[in-house]
Amino acid sequence: MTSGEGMDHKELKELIGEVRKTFRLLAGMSNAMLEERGLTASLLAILEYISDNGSSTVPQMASAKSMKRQSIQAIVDKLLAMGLVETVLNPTHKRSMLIALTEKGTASIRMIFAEEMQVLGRVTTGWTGGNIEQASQTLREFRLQLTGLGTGGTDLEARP
Amino acid sequence: MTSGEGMDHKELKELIGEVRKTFRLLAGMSNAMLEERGLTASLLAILEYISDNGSSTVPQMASAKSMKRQSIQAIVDKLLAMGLVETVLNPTHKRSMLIALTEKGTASIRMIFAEEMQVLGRVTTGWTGGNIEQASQTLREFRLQLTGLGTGGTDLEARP
DNA sequence: GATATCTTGACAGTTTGACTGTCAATTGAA
DNA sequence: TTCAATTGACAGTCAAACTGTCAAGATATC
Repeated sequence: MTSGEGMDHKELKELIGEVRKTFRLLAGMSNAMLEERGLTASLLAILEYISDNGSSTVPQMASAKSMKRQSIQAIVDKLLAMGLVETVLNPTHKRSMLIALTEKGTASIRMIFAEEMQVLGRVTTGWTGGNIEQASQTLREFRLQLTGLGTGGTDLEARP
Repeated sequence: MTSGEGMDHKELKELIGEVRKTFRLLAGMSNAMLEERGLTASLLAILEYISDNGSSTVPQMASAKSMKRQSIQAIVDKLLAMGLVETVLNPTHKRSMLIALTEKGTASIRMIFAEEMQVLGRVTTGWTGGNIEQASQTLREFRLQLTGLGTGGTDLEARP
């Protein structure tokens, strides 16, 4: 079936297929790793956001991630219960508390990054060739071409 | 690539980031398109599977997609209710019915593919080339390197 | 051919992670 | 000072996966 497919776009469709497969492979591995630590992709996404961008308010993160603040709030509540983040007084806004990493949270995310490094290390040592930079560049260009033609992704998905 | 010591995994991490972003962009666009037609990613995934592999039983598809047959059954039930698939007598098994595309289902998936083609057409005309094949090859190699180091993805995710 | 062991379909319920909607209390700006 | 917008809190919806269970029907083994 699926006859009448444009021959012109064959390469592009294959690239899309590879992106899909790679994403799922990475997501599967990451989820397996996170599960061992009692974390989920969405929890890590927020930890990572704070780690990268510093303490932030819930509405800030919701906006940055194109998600509803209620959804972020639910994630933050879990992280608070786990002791991975804490609320901090916000100097610029009296009602909207900042969410900050605790020491435990910092340690947690550091361990996860370290384990990722290990896996990447195993890949790079066993991999002789591959134009990694070029592939990144191609994907970046591809995204640029697509942007403006439609809406981007919105939710927190499995995090490779 | 330059193997050896200077190689921290920066390039690789960037590639992973690009894969993530690209996947989400594609997923977002696809979901938006599907929504207009009252479909979802998982419904399309099953339609596409049947389109690619021919009429199949629910347990067959569950096995192929590493999902529980109950989950596939739920999706198939929806597709049946929408008139996009129908049950067909299975010559090789008297109890396990085959799920086949109806004419409406075939038309539906064809329309979706056509629309995808349109988008891809807009991309390819506006794009001066880029090493699409090479990027696909790199991703394929990357997946090959990763395979065996962890578990792959299992579920039906948003379909770009 | 009789029996034992999968399969299959059909229900029922749970979980997760996003969503929408609403409300009162603050807050910051006009 | 008044007022619209923001924030936190709470309640409910929804999609898509999951688990568990059962009986009827098929397959395979003897």
